[in-house]
Amino acid sequence: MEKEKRNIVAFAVEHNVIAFSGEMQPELGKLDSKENFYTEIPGVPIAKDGIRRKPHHTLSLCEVVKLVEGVSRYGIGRWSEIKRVSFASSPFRTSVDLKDKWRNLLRASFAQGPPDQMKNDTIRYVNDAIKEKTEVSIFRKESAGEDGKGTAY
DNA sequence: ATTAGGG
DNA sequence: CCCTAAT
Repeated sequence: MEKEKRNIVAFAVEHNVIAFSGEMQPELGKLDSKENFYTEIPGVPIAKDGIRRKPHHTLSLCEVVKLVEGVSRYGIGRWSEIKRVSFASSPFRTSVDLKDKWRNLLRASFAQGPPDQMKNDTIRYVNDAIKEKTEVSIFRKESAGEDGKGTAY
């Protein structure tokens, strides 16, 4: 499949670029030598090689829902597919972002302690989704047993 | 080109 | 988020 570009939807003015992600606010920034979009917002970390990192954007509950539903339909690990069908209009959300988010959701669901409300809602939603779908398609693609159910997460 | 997992 | 070994 074609490699994902984080700045596909962008409008360049001189050296400045306004990037649109579809579901997020437009961002003003520039492109580095590799044409990677970056902002100049103070506080945004800069990697060792001097290249700024993509600005962090927490997934909205709405996006988390899409992710969970995507996983329940295509299975864990099928991030490229989930990105293509559920995040087609979100240039900044890469398949790797989805993979990382899923990992964080799992960690959060296993963690204890009283997180903030937003976090609780997300965790609850994910746990319910997993509990509801785990018998059907939440399993590792490689570890599927003869029963076809595989190892549930 | 993708995925999985550590950084 | 990034980096990258292994597919």
